[in-house]
Amino acid sequence: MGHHALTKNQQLVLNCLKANECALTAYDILDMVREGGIRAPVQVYRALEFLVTTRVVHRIESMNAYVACAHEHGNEDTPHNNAVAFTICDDCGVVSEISVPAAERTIDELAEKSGFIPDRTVVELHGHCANCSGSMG
Amino acid sequence: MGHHALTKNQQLVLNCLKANECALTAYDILDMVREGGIRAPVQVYRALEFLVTTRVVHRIESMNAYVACAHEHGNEDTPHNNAVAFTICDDCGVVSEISVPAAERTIDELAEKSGFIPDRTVVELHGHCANCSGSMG
DNA sequence: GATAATTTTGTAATAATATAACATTATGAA
DNA sequence: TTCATAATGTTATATTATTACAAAATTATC
Repeated sequence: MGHHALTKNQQLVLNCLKANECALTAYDILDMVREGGIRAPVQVYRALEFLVTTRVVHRIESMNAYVACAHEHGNEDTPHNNAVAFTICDDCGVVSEISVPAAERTIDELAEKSGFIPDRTVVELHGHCANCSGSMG
Repeated sequence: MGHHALTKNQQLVLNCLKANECALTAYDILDMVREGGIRAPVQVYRALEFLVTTRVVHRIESMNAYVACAHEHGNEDTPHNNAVAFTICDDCGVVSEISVPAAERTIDELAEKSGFIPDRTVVELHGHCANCSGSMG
């Protein structure tokens, strides 16, 4: 195969995240994958490190937690570009990925004016989702 | 006085942060304020909670650490508005505050299109500062 | 294919970050 | 003063993350 398939542990962790709309902490995940054979935190953290590096999973910095990437990552890896933000509902916990390329470029350019070279940009919005705020029907 | 002055512990923690360009963790701070009489983590966390709530200090979510606000907070509290981003040099650790109101408004508006009501927006850029990247003289 | 070298996975322990529960002291109200 | 409230201090513990090393699997070399 062209690139590496996921190991059993990586697949277990990824499946667990895919099954949830909320961000899960490493220990949340651990609880859910014990029956799959994972026994220790470090096994979860190792899987997460790989999945985050390959952009199949995102870390939510403001929660110390993780979500599966909303994009398709089939046999061929097509990692989306960097300009991603997250909305986090502080009522129900649902995390959604939104794409904000223009705004992120604006921010990066502003930082670059002072000579800063951005590498990784974290954008996370806490608030209330449509369901919880009642702004829907 | 018009509003509350800081307590001794709050002042100790704030002074400690003001003396540093880098973000400090609660335990970094604890080490530095022991001689001032603070003995336990919870005392630092309580001071930080107050200082963050009153916007005199910012929490850097991607570092689990804290920096003093770059703006003046004299006798009269003049908390700046929300649209703040941070550049974080992963080489030297220096954290700088930059103002990105337009971009943040753009992001918030994009989120609002899906019915999300933003409350608090985290924007943190990791990378290399002018000094460390050699982009200065 | 056997064997050594390398990498991956597992186990145990512990470090780093954060909060809970409750005792004590200080402050303000009656 | 006396009681009520709030702030501070102490101890213990919960939560998040990593280190160190052992065992097993994989790969390279002979």
